[in-house]
Amino acid sequence: MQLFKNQTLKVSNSLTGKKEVFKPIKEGYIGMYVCGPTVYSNVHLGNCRTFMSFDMIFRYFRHLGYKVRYVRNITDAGHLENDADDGEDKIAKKAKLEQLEPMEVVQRYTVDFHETLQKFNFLPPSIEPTATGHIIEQIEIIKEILEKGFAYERNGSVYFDVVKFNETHDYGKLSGRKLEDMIANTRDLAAQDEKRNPQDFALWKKAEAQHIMRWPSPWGDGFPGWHLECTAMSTKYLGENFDIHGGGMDLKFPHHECEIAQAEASNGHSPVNYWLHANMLTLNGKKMSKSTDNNIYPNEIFSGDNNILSKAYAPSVVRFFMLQAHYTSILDLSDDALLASEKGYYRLMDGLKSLADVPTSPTTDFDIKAWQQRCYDAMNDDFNTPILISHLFEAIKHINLIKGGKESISENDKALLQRIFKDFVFEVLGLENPQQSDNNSETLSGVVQLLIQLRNNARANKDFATSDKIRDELAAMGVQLKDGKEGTTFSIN
RNA sequence: GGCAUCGUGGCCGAGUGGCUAGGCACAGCUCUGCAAAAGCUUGUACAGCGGUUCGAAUCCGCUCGAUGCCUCCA
Repeated sequence: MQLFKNQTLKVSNSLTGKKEVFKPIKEGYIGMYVCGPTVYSNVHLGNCRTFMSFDMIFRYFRHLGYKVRYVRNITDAGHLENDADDGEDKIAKKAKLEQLEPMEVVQRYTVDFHETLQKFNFLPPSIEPTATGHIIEQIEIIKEILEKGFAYERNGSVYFDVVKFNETHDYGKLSGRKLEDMIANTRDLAAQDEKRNPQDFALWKKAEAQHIMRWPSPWGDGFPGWHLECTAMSTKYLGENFDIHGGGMDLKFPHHECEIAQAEASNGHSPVNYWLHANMLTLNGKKMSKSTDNNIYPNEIFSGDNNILSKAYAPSVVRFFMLQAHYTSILDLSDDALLASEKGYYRLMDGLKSLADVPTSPTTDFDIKAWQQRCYDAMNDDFNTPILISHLFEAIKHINLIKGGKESISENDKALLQRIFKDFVFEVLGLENPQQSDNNSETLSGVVQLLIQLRNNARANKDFATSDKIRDELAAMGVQLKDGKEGTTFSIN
């Protein structure tokens, strides 16, 4: 099904600052690269929001019938800690701290990353390359940039010459900065550097004797610079020019700006047609960040073991919460917001569940085709999941009216509605049906049905003490009974 | 200091010139043995000031406030 032929999708392109009609380089195919995590600690919730945004985008492209090659890297070589640390990288630093081999650190946190993403029901990317697996490619790119004259070597390190590059190219076009402004506003710390200009960035860094992670190169033993791995891996798997590059807003400058510069300097091509940036998740109004301790880990939310939230929340609830905001907006995490999302999420799931048992009629009081197109329109407008969700709730309302006998739906339309719901709720939004994940659901369901029968018998005999006992004790166990026109149903929270 | 983004009703959060976003909470009603669930109805909004316009939450200017980037971070 090549749905994309009938749908016009618009995306917010950071490169132009505009919402543009999306047109892939090759019809029917999409190449997408997203900057992945640095695996030197557990993945925090802010990271998850970015990857969730692109998981949703990946899912929608697939739903539209595109063949997508989605590349998301693992940064296992570490970036430079900061200038003051003089070349010690994050992975190596953590390794010393914990008395582990660097690759042991990498392994531990890569596993954590995958486990967490699986709980959130993320689809795996098509390729998940590692920085350390692409040292040769990175060295090749450095050679090309040196040949073109946009880099220089100093004492075993290689730096990108931003000023020279800017003479013939536009350094700052993605982030809206001008090199002159950057130079004028540079806080000149200690002018200790080997760099010609403070704006220059490292392509290759010489490894000091104590540095553990090191590779041989034409410039001596060292390790690759901060921005090079993404250029190497995106070029290798998606080509010199590809459709979409995504990442968190905080990577726009300098990381993505430098990627553009590296690609243009080495092969002359602007690497990416559409730059997509997901916005930050904040906690207490501030950006979540590992370095400032203003963060919460996914497992702390799932277990309720934290000082911020009043209770535990399921991964699906957190996913639903995040998708209720647009991916380009800042979203603030709070207990009130999660509680509201949790209720809404169960309302959506309950409504969806009751659709299966709804009675049918010869006619339908609700234009399902028009509603379906409104759902597509929402997604086509820069993946507007909050609007899509509002449409889903509109349909839930109709379902509840049908259930209550106030509206009707035909057999065919019911099947159609079920299919569309399945498409958007499970396939596109990637939500999970809480009932399906329960292994003992059949047994449990039978037991509850039996209790419902006993309660109804008691009610018929006006033995309300017994009926209320059954209802209240079940409620205390998290099983809620709902008396409707068609009999009593239940849901488990 | 520079660049950028944002400020929507009790809370979260869509919406870029005129038409009900949605969820949660609150109130009333219907239903119910009573509740819950569901449905119906209602309310309080667009930070402030000024401008453009027949008309602005939406465009422009200023003020105030918040956030992000400018140094590793999604």
